[in-house]
Amino acid sequence: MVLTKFGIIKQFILNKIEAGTWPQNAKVPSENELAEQFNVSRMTARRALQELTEQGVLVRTQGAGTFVATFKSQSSLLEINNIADEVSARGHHHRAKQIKLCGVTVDDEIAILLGCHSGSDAFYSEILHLENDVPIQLEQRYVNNKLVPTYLEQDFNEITPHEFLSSVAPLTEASHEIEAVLAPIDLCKHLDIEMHQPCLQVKRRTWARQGVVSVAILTSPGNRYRLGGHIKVSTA
Amino acid sequence: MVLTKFGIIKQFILNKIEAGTWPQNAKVPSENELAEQFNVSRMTARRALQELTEQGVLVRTQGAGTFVATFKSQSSLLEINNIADEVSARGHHHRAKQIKLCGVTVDDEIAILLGCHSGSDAFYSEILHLENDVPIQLEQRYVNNKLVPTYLEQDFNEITPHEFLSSVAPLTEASHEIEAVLAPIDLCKHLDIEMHQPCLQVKRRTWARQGVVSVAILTSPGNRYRLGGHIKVSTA
DNA sequence: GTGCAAAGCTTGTATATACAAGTGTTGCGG
DNA sequence: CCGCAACACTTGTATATACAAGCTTTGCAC
Repeated sequence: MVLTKFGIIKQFILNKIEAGTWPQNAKVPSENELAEQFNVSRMTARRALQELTEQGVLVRTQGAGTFVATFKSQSSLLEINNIADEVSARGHHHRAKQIKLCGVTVDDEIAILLGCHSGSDAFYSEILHLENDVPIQLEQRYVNNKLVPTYLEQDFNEITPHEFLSSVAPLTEASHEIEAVLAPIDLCKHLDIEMHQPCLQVKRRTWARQGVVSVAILTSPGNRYRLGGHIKVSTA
Repeated sequence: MVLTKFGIIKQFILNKIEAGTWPQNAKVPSENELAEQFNVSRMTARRALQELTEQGVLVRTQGAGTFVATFKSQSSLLEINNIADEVSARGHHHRAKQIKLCGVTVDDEIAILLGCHSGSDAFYSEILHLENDVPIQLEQRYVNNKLVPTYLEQDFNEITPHEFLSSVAPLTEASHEIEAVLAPIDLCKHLDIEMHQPCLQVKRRTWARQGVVSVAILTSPGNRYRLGGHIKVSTA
């Protein structure tokens, strides 16, 4: 048997979630229902649900049932730069100002990160995040135009790219590179910041199951913004 | 039943590992052996081994057996600042220079991080990491003197604090805070770095099962050192 | 209608069993 | 001694079953 039975059930569930048939918080068939549907024992159906729960895709409650997890619950890591939430958690007001939103031709560096060819097309957005109307982060984002064809139709004054992308394609993976840099000209320009101020620059790539969704370059003045994150290694 | 049977077996195994009875790569009793020893079915013993494997504590190979995992395999995250390995991976030579190793009285900030009272004692080490004899990171570390009483007896020119602490107590959790700062005087002092150079400063807390083990403040010039890490959110 | 108990669903734990598949060892034949 | 087949042992998958524990709905008594 090339594929395991519980693997087939897992894939079935993942497909439903990806396709949007089962949105966030939707109820997933019970162990018994899946068992009957796939003609397997309850323990096998259970295993599929169990493993997806461990992976953060589903949430289970004894007595109530199994549900599609909220994206957030998948990992504390992907919240790291969900600025809107972070600012709100501090009791402050978050606002995003869309500076640019257009198509671009990608250069070598971005092509490698996006997993496409240099010179091919992509979407680009530049958004300034403000906390109580004070700028705290410049977000420069390159987006895969094949996976997210409707990106240019959005208004990122209203919804953050992160929120929008999460709703379009469930992110499955992310990688981060963090550097300390001197305030780049873009950021100095957008708010009077002195040139010799240290900044955190995070390059984040996000994947959906279909491939690289976007590459974001997030730059924050070091003395105003702090990147935190509690990283659990073991859940024992 | 206040404790589950598989939970008891998990704890039994974790205790053996913590106590050092079963070192890295040691063979763990087979499912059948555990089942007999604890008077449970094989499936129950299996579950204990299974969950510890998912948590990265054990490694299993069909046909061969179950073994205590190497610390590294627990998480790609905790490697992030295992500088020695990172430098080696680049094919360069890593060297550590022990600058300080002493007992200290902790101030308010460190007390909170270490989970002890301000004014109580702790151990402190200051180590400069060099790549091909070029300094790349200053490591300032406060260590819980109750959990690691032998810290001051080590020679950190030979073994990194991270390696030593890993061997003493298996780390279970870590949190990181990352800031961009201007090169602090300590770092400027230890090698001729200009004062207005941006640096990455990572504050890392590490836990063992008994509590907070140490707090490390890692400072690296932004243009020389890059903190990378591939963070898997879902393993589907 | 309200309150509450019972029933019925759900997930959680545990067991016994069977066979598949991979590893290591043992021992036999050459 | 070497090569290889057979065997023992290990983990992996799958099933059927039983009962415990928690949530939701139903329905009865008041």
